[in-house]
Amino acid sequence: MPRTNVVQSGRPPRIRRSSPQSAKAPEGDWSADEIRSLQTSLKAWSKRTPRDMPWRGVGDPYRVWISEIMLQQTTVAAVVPYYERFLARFPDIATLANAHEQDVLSAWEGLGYYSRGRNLHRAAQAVMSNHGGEFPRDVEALRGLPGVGRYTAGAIASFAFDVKAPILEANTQRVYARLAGDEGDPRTSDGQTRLWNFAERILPARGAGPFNQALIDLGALVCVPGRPKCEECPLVHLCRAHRAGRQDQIPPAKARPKVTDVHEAVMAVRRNGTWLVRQRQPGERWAGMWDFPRLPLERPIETPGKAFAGLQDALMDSTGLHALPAALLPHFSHSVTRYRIHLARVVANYAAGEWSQLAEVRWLKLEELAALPMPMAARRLVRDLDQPGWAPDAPFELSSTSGRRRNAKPR
DNA sequence: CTCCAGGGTG
DNA sequence: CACCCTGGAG
Repeated sequence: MPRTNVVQSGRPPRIRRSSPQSAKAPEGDWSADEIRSLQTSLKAWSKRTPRDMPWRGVGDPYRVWISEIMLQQTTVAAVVPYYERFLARFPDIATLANAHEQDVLSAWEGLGYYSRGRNLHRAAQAVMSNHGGEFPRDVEALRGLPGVGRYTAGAIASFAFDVKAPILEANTQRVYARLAGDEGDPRTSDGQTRLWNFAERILPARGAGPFNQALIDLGALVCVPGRPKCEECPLVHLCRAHRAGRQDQIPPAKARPKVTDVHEAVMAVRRNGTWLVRQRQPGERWAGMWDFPRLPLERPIETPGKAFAGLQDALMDSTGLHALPAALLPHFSHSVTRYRIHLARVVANYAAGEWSQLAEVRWLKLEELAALPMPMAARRLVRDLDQPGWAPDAPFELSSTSGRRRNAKPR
């Protein structure tokens, strides 16, 4: 029987003491009956709402692990084709551990957040050397692997081994916050603590794997961001947010991070049908991957004539290479975390000189570039260089992407 | 074009 | 707490 519940007037609980079991936790007012009801209702729902994914229900920790790493910060639709190709190429953990990092990065090309790929490779080697080639079953040992945090460890443990381990990721975070009626910001460390505790409390003794997957599905299909579909929800009768009519406000939307514009020139330097590429160094963005030389730019290129002279000098200064800018490809922009990178894409003809750090530099034909892992912006440039739509001897023809800034054509 | 989604690390 | 990436939708 619920005792007089203190109505919390829309404010998150202020005082969180060290003890996570504090009776004032937002999940504290869930009775054992309600938790059982949650478990059975969710189970029934997941039975009639099956969601197929290639890595579901295989019980193979290697596959679960690969899929979970790929799914970090990446949507299911984007992952599926990568997952299939990756498994074909690295069918088991030993194969992956013995592969070259370059090949792992190639398989990862286009997925983004490439440290995931590098960590995947290192973790495979750790499983081979520290765990006899067998995935550890407990959360703590799993967390010791590079790239495996608390969520991924819980996912592997529960999905592959049915260990009673909670999970907290974007979907379940939303579901927990609404079920618990937690008005706080789930992204703060206090918020995370509360939601992890909630996740732990509602876990069934057996079947944690299917239970966790059902929660993810519920978040993805029903308890969606913005306006959740409470009419379809098997857990409405328990949902604190719904009870208070607060489901549209919980969890609070996150503030948009401000983006910084960055202007760069990518130089496609040509020499006898080959192109200059360099391997990005450890600590750089896209470490280990191959890219065309880039030069910082104060502002977007307005007049190619003037800019070309400056680029020629800058290239000389930073690489010792003498090359003559000859053409502009359509401008290209992409975002990297909080940066929006605007790329002027310059084709230049090699004239003289050698790049100082030879080890990390190669002159390659376009076909040969296919084999190297590259960031998407560089891959796009390779593709565009391959379309002979641009004219190396007609410098100012293709300077603008949208036609908005079509230069007066000298002709 | 802008907006959005999405865990782990040093 | 700053940093890491891309693709799809609108």
